[in-house]
Amino acid sequence: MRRMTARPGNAHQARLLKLLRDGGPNSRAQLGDQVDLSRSKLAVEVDRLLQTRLVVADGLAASRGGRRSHNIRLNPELRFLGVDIGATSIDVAVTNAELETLGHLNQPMDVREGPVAVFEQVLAMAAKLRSSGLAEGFDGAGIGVPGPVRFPEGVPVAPPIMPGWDGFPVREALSQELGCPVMVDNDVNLMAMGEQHAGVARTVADFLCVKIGTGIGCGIVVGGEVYRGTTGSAGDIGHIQAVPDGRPCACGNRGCLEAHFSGAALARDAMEAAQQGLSAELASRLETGGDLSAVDVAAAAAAGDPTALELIREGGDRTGQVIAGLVSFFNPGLVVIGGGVTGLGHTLLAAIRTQVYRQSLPLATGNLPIVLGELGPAAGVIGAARLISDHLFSPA
Amino acid sequence: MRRMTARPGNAHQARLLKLLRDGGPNSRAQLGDQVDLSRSKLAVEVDRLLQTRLVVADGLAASRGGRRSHNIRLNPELRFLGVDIGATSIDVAVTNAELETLGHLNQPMDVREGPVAVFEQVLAMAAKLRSSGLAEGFDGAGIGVPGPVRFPEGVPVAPPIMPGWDGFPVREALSQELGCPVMVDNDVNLMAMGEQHAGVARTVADFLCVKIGTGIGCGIVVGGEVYRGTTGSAGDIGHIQAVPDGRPCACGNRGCLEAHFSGAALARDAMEAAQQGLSAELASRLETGGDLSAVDVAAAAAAGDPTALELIREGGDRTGQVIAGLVSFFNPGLVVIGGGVTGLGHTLLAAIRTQVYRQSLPLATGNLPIVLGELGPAAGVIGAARLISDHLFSPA
DNA sequence: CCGACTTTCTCCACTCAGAGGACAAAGACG
DNA sequence: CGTCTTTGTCCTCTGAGTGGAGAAAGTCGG
Repeated sequence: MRRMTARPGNAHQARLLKLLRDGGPNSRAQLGDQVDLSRSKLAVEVDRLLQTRLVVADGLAASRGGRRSHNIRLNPELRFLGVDIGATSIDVAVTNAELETLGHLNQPMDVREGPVAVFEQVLAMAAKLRSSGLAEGFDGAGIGVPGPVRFPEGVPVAPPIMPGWDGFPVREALSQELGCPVMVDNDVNLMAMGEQHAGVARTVADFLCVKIGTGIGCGIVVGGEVYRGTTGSAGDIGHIQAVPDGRPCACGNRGCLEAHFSGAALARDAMEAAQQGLSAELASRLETGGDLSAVDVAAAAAAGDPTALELIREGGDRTGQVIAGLVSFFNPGLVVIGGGVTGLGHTLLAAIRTQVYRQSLPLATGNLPIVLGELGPAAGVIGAARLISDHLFSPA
Repeated sequence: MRRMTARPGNAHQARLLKLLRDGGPNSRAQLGDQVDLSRSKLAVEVDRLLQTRLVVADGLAASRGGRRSHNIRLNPELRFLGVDIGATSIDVAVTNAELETLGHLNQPMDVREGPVAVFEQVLAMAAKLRSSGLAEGFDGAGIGVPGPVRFPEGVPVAPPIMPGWDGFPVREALSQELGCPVMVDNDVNLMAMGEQHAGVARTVADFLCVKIGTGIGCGIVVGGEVYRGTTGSAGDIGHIQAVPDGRPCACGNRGCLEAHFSGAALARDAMEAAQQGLSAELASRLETGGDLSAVDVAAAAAAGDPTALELIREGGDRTGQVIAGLVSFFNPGLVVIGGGVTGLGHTLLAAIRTQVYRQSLPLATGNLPIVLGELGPAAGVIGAARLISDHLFSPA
């Protein structure tokens, strides 16, 4: 089902749409206070927006001592689809035009099964959300994939952990299937956009968003805009050398950060520790579950297991050293830590903070918050919705 | 002597000024081809510019088969002053409005003597250039200093190698003395702007410019604009840890890149080698000169001295490792190596390239040139002139 | 219930940026 | 010398945007 959604005709309209998205319903007068246009010009642009499907006027607001104002708001029937494809699971959410999550599904899925299988799954999840009455159709969709993307075309390029996806026309294919505009980006960039839109980074122009999951990546925001680099691989910090002559990494080098600390590395280290009898706690979990994951390490740490705590602390140290270098280089106003491994919580954060504050210069760290993401697994899908909404709310 | 120079009245005029600066004299028709304005509108804006001192029309160009065109050009009498204050020397140059260098002076000076002594020197050098007939007065000046700068105010903040400068109102003081607008920036950023304007980075939007001199810094250009970070310390890579538990650094940590490779570190290592009798070449230079500097190492290396070559190679390895991390993170389209140490030439470059191409992922390095700067010591002063010209050629 | 005051929104006249076409100026060329 | 080409100027028209007058719709005190 294709829905024809208009795009704003000029920069003023785009500005107004974004104000309505981020600030909710507004009167014409309130909008006028924010856009520095005369009331007459504003009225013209609002009227044009009302003629599209994008914006509606419904009802009157309570009086504030004078004539009651009309409520101008984004069409409450608009629906965006946010999709976050991780290495081991898929998140799909439906939002309204104000990017409020109306429904959210999560299913395990190995991204290595390839784009066809994955998108079958994604479409099934989208259909489920739709049939539960949350949406009749979608006006746009944002997709995050765990690897570099040639952004203008929406095509993954040379993704290390999802080889079958190289060159697959994600944007085009999904646009066909869903019958709506689609934008594709790296999952880490979407997490950054999510935290920027609705999380801890709302007021910061330049920040880093480090996502530690199966792999490690970093979203870079410069002047409020995601920076993607020359070939779309900016933020790919998992293969920065953290330990000289360290562990061998899948990329062929030794000592990569990702080889020493990530969901996969942590599970491996925990297995080793359990098998060597270093931790009764981990060993017992190994018996019950058959396999250990980062979640088991988190649980063991929460139970006070010293081996698990040491694993986390060491990983945090490595990560912190790398981040310290990035902080010196980039001088961000905020560092956000997110991804699956955030379950490790304060132990991890403390280790990272210690390294950064110790190694980077005072001018760069003096006023630098290092915090966990606020949105957890929702950051990706909110970021995805934000991506497509930014696109649709820009002049055609 | 104060000269009143007008600023462009709108974005069109600013655009035209920059076209004339970067492209030289042009006819109205040629300008029209580049700015996507109607010829009538263009004529209006050009006329307004002609009414200011900024632009003049002189003479007619040769015919190209029809009516001869008027030459529109920036006023050839405009003069900018470019000042590059290094740790151990000062460069001052005069340029015309097209940023062509008309005269260039260099004098040794220790920046630690403080702002008053340094600016006395700078003003003397400027006066010398002026009295040699190159300029009657200056329409603007750009100043580079070897440390972080609070850019909007033009004030150094917490500069490690020039403690006496903290908070000194460079912009205001020099603006008073010179009687013209002044902009201040980090010397590394100016080098990047110089190479962008007239050097190897002319066509690249996102690149890094690593300057290895007394210290080490890195200019970051994002989308054609210098990125300065939240507190103005972006690019301060000298204190990224290059060697775990390595040499102690002035900053209090150990193993900083700058402690292992920089003009100062190289001189120190060469002294040690000479005193330990590891290199006859270096020892003989020690006798003649009394003290060794990076220049001696470069000369010894050129003469084939294995110890000197090894010092350079090792330093290049360290630097290359750090740059490899930055390349993974930032995914630039170009890396420029500059600064005093570039005298070490191909040995250094080869070591850096080896490390970067080996350690960073193919997607980031596949099409990544790593080259020496093209402008040498002129990069800083050209960048400084570019800085002030960008400022003056923007709408007031 | 009425008049004074507020706030919101609409309408209208005026200004100015900018486009586009006609045309004048000035040269090349056969 | 007439025709063609290129450059530059002039004039008219459109549409964006401003600012002010005033209508619409409310609150509040007497």
